[in-house]
Amino acid sequence: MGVKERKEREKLQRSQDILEAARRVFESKGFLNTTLQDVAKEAEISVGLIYRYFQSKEDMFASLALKGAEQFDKDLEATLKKSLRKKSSAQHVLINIAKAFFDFYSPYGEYFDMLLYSYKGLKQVQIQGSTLTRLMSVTLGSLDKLKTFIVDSPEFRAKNDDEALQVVFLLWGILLGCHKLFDGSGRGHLFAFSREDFIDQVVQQIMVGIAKSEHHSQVLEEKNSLFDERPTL
Amino acid sequence: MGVKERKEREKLQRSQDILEAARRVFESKGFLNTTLQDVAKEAEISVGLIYRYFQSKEDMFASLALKGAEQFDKDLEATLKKSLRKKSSAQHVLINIAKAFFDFYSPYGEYFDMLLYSYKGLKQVQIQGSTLTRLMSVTLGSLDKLKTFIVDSPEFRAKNDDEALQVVFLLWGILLGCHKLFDGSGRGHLFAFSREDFIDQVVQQIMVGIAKSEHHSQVLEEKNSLFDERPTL
DNA sequence: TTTCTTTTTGAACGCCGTTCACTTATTGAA
DNA sequence: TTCAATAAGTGAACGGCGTTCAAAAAGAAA
Repeated sequence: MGVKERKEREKLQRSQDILEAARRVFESKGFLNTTLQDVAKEAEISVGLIYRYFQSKEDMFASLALKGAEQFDKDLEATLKKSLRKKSSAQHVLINIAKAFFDFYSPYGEYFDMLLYSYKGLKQVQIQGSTLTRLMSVTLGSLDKLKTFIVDSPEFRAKNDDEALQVVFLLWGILLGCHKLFDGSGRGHLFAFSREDFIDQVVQQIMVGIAKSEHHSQVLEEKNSLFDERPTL
Repeated sequence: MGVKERKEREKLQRSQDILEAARRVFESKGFLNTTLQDVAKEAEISVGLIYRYFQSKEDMFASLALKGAEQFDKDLEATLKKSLRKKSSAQHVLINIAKAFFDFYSPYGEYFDMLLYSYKGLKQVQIQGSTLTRLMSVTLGSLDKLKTFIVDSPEFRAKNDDEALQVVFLLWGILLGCHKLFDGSGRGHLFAFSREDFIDQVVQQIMVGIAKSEHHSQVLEEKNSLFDERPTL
């Protein structure tokens, strides 16, 4: 029964091909400006066939968002592991996480924004339930990793899980907002500072806010160019 | 020539009526789910007439966003004036500003998000240029007021205009992200904390981040329920 | 080859933002 | 009051797009 398995593999491959084609078009034209004709042409198939693999246009970007979230989660885990080995300062780690977040959010942010919308009923989203469930669980997993990091790092004021979770939400919100502000306004052209400087500043200020006071001076002394090189994808 | 003036007033009134109708429908169904038929029915006019007053569906929400921004700017100014009279602590003021921001962003956030999108070319927006220009200038005005507040308050570390502006962007981004996180995930149902607690916590942590160290202990001592009552609109 | 199943197609459908030919109302002058 | 001229208002028609579907093509099993 090798035929059935081969067909299944092919089906998965085709699904991935369509998704990649969609990603390319979405990225160049934006989600709302992209027609399924565009996607079909890019994927070299007919429009109708798309619907054998995805329930709707929105289902496609939900799948993309899931892929993005999984990638970020992997990045996050790698960053945290590395920092544990190298005993980096919490500030150093946060900066690298922020950078990973920006990297991740730039291509996939649109999908996440639209998913946030979907909760508020912006569009009756017809997305495969499992996709949303998995997306949620991956995201919660990332948040949990961050929480553990906060709890385990001696620099932070947060004393317990609850307080750490609050800090995580704070961090997440900050990253979300700062990225939106930075990227939304024409990739920082509104600002005088570069992306790296901006991240650096943000993290430094936040660190003072959430670190124990005995670490404040240390935080304020650490300067720019703390970035680890991260593998380009 | 009283006729011309009356007509102009009527025209403006009709334009406002349509806008209010649109706002009601947008708020209950979301922007993308709202059809112009819906708006027309709510405003008790025909679809075609809408186009005598607005260039497009998107032009309508740009106008709404402008109204929202102007309201926030007024609120901000009132809050700052009041705090000057009462010599409130910077933390106290920031909390009230954050609350005003949340109040403002809840109904109008969708429009702002979509406008941010428009910069990234999500949709070829056809909006009256003047609306966008005014929106931008009102927003920059608010940011400038915040900057002045930062510079004038002795509690902050920021020494000059440039540093203060950076803090303002930080604050703005934080408010943006935290609101999106809080409101986007079902109005905070994801969190254990209430909106007020969340704002309070966020501001407190941020304050530590941007205040001079000699004010840290004071910041950490100030507790919840710092909110001024604000007039309900 | 033949039959059955799966994959693939693209024309057709319905919805919606937008336009336009047309009707109705309003105005100022005769 | 009547009459052109202009403005306000209507809703059917248009074009584009997401989605569906009947039918064709391809592939598997016999």
